[in-house]
Amino acid sequence: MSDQYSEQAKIFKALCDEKRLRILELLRSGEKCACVLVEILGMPQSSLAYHMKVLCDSGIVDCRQEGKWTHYRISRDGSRHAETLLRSVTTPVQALGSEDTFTCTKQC
Amino acid sequence: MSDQYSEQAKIFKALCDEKRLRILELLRSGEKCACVLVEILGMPQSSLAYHMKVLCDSGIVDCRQEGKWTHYRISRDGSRHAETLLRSVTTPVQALGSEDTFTCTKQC
DNA sequence: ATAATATATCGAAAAATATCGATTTGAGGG
DNA sequence: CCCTCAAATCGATATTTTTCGATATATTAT
Repeated sequence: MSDQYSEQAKIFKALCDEKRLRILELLRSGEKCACVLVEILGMPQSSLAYHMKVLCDSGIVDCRQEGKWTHYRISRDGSRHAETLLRSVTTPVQALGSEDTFTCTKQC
Repeated sequence: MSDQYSEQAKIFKALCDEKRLRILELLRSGEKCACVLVEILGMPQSSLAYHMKVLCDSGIVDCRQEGKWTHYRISRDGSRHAETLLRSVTTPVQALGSEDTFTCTKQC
């Protein structure tokens, strides 16, 4: 029940940090290796790893292991899922649940 | 420059909290008064006010004053803007900036 | 004016996230 | 097997966000 919301929140949390938005911008031009991201962003390796974990856990970014290197790229499916989710949480519905017929004790 | 990211982050931050996702779900069925939301959610008035401020500041929710009551509803424009933003931050581009031709000192 | 009511704001404390050096893990190379 | 290097994880700390009672503001009714 409330797990539904935390699952949804996880996806948007991935997008709500400035550093991660910067990382996504870099990934828009194509797959990047962690070491490249660290150099471009001038960020400690452990900090980058933290943000990449958040992005990957959300499904928006995919990672690919190649020997000792890890390559990251934007996931088409994950992005589409996020977009669909955003639309669904902001799209009006006609259907009425019990809460929609809720009558306030005040006059509003 | 980095203000661009914080502006974008603000919009996604509005969506990354479970309580706010619940509030949005309630607003999907139509405009609601603050007092109704407080009653349905069983949340202290000041807590609701905080979340409504975050939602309104992001542009995703609009508020309408009517006497002593405040009515909230999902903003069509704000939602569309958020959706467009999400798509833009996750859509690949061909164009190359200087960072895209970055050559790593390693062999990756 | 005074009182009552709805909501916004304040402020302090709690909870969640982010930061980053140190350590561990895991994949080659010699 | 040992060494090196890339990346993940740990752990302690810093920062940000959330919570919520108390107070302020604003509107309406008496």
